[in-house]
Amino acid sequence: MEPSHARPNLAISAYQALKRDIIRGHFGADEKLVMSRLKERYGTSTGPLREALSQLVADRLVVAISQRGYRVAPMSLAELNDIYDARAQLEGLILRLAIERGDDAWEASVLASAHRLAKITEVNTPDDLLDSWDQRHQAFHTAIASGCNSPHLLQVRDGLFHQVERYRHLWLQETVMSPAALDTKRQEHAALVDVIFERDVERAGQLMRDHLMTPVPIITRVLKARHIR
Amino acid sequence: MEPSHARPNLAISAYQALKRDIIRGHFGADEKLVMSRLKERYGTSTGPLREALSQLVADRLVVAISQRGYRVAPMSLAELNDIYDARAQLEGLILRLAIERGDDAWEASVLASAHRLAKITEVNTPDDLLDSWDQRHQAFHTAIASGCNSPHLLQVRDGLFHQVERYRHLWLQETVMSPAALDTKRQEHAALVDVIFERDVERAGQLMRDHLMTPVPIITRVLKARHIR
DNA sequence: TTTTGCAGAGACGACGATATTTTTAGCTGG
DNA sequence: CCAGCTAAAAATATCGTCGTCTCTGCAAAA
Repeated sequence: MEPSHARPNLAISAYQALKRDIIRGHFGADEKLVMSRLKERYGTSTGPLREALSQLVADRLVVAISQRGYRVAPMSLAELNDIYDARAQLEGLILRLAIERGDDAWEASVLASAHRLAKITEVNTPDDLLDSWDQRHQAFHTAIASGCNSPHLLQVRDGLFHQVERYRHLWLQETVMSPAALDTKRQEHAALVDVIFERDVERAGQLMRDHLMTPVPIITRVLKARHIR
Repeated sequence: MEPSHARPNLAISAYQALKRDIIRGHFGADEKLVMSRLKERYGTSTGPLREALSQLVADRLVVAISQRGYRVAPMSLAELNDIYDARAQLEGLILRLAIERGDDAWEASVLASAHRLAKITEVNTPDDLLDSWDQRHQAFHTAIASGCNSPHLLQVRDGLFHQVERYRHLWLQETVMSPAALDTKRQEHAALVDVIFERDVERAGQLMRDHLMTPVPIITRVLKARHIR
């Protein structure tokens, strides 16, 4: 038995590539997505591309205008603020449920991922450091959230995360992982783990919400520099 | 200026029609969605249909298996419970924010929609009664939720609502709107409005969560009768 | 039980039809 | 006579259908 259908069709790979390119800014906000350009970039024809774009519309990364094709969804300070606020509130809710519902295995996985995040040492370039830090950072937060034990809440959390990635990418590009900055973050995470293990729902929620909102001022600066309001 | 580009292309209308048919149960859970059947049912060719199906995959109402086409997403008691729980928790969060953030206009719209819901009189058939009650009921809850002032939280709320509609449809079919049942509901809603206007976050959240969970036992019974576990 | 062949379904690209955008020519008012 | 506006026409892009190739699933035979 094949473990998993390892062959993605062209629509799926085009979807992933396009999503990546939009998040990484290769296609800017509001940019028109012309079929002929996409065809040559991704080496497929219109059929699979339209499928990929349809899914991105559902993800709210692309908007479709009937008979006029597709554009990258706009970005704005208003959306930045709302999406980070929504995420912070939702993550607070999920954290509360996780503290109420999480079992021993959950505590173990939180501890383990916190440890992996704190002990980042073997790196070559600053870029590698940022990449692996970000990956472990996400894993850490996902481990915490998993305790809520609700696939649908986690699915919703994922959806908002994908929507925020475009803004988050700007933040990652601005961020320099100096030893000092890294240590500040480490302390934030340690404090979070502490209150979680104390099962202090109120303080944990407040810490989590504040923690999630920290990138907003930096991203605001970047957007303003790009004359996006 | 054209009033509004009111012409949906075939992919969009196929999406709406298919979604409706899945929610209403014309295509049952796990049923294979064969292209040739869909073509004749909706009078379009494979292109637009694949676009519609792609969006439904993003909505989680359909699952795609590479090289093997599409199926209606499965239904299960586990999903029923999780999705209703997730919705109840989320609605509780949104209600808390609405109470904290809602202004006078919000209070007014809650009051107005509660009134419209309570005063359902002019109806012809029982079906009409159920339809218009359900419509006003949704409007009532949406009015409450709108106070949170966060487009993204409302969008997430909408997404979960669309996912639950298949289960909710089963509930609506079972429900008989007797005067007694109607009055029970009316009292629930009146109590909700009361605690909202008292700005009692804790009690309001509890009432709202309980209110949202009421259909679960009925739907559980229906699913078990259909041998869905 | 494993293998092989066949029928049917899905994935993809190309073409023709339809809609939109841009260009250009003509017209009107100042 | 020129600037600005309107309308027609050309160019460009999207939308939808169809044909072809490939893959899957089933059944029959070894």
